[in-house]
Amino acid sequence: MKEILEQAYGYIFEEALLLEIEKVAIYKEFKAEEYLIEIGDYIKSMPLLLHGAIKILREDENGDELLLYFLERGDTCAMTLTCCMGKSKSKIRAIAENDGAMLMIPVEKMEEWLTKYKTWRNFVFESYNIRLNEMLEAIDTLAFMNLDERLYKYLTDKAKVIGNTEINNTHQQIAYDMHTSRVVISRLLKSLEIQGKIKLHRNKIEIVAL
Amino acid sequence: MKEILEQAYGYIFEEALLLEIEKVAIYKEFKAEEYLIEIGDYIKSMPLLLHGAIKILREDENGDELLLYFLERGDTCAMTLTCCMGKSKSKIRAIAENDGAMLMIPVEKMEEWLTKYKTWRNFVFESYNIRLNEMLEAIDTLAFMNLDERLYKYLTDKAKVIGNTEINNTHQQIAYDMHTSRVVISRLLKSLEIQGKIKLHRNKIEIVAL
DNA sequence: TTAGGTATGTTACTTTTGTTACACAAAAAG
DNA sequence: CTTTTTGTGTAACAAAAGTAACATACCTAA
Repeated sequence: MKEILEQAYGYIFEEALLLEIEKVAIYKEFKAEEYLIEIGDYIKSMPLLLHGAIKILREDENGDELLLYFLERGDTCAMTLTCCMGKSKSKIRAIAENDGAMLMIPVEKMEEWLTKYKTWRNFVFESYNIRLNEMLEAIDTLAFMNLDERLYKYLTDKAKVIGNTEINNTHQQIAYDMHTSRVVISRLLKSLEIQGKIKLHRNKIEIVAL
Repeated sequence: MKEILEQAYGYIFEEALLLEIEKVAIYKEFKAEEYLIEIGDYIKSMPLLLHGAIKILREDENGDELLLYFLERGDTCAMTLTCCMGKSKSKIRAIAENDGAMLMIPVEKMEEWLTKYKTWRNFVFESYNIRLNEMLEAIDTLAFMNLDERLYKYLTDKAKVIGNTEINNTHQQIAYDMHTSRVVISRLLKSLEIQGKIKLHRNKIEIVAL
């Protein structure tokens, strides 16, 4: 664990903090598709992502979903920060995009380190900033882009996160993430294929040029 | 100034912190419609809103606007926090919704107080939380609601913020805030009037029941 | 009082997105 | 090797939102 921690966070945290993390953190592995946080959960520990990717979803009263953004190595979830500090329930759902691992930090430590370590404080604020910017990007996408553009962005973003230009998804799964219907996604994917931007296969979409 | 500060923030900050704020803060009044922050601005001080309301807007590359949320008394702008800490440019525009006043805190103090005062730390995190939740709400609105519902929400939100069920706005101004066209807004307003939810006048919209 | 600017109302039409229904092909299960 | 399930393609239609054009009403300033 020491090595992985060093590898993912060594360049941001000072030695003393790394040692403390090592002492109290719980190492947790997860599998693709695993539900990590459900809406309404109380969160008692804060995750530091070591490897793998996690997708963060929002849901409305009718159970309709919308993908907000992805978390990657070195990320933590600002919603978790929010919930830890404010002791409120999670307003989002987190699902593993692929296999991965993370460290769980108890809430008390999180608060304690804020005064004790400048690098931790910076990390926490930096995380908030990144998350706010991701949210702004999500808003831009919704407000200013058409569905076909949003779809292409979805595909390329996903390709970046999983590090592969081949995306193993059904049209239905994409429709859920984007909060639209399967027919619409099929239609737009077909038109992207005609434009030469992607190639369609069963259960697989290939991005021609990233 | 001491009284206004006491009135707006007395119940959250401890005495010592209030004294420090009083010492370093610059009192600034603003008029309705005044541009307080422009996209691309570097922000060197953090505002604490005393009274009045401020609207926060997002803009895309084409200059199209979208209202994100309103700030009220006791609020601060998380974007400012982001920019102060990260020393990056503002990604949003802030315009005074009506006359008001705020205190400007130098960035250095903001950081210093984080370790010194627990109430300040709580306030800063609480601000982040509120802002993240406002952003989530904005996303919900965009993703899950139709334009007519969004419009009605816009009107009622605005009425709450300005504390008046009469909204002095042209259809064109609303169209800018909601990133759509004047014709569409006129159409939907007319249908809200027929439903008996609002009454239309020149330069003024009256909300029948809040 | 009139001319010009501004705000609103309305029609007709287009584009985008959502919905229903069904055909067909690939994969999985028996 | 059949049957069933799952994933994709497509047509036809409906609803929502965007656009262009113009009429009319109100307000203000000459």
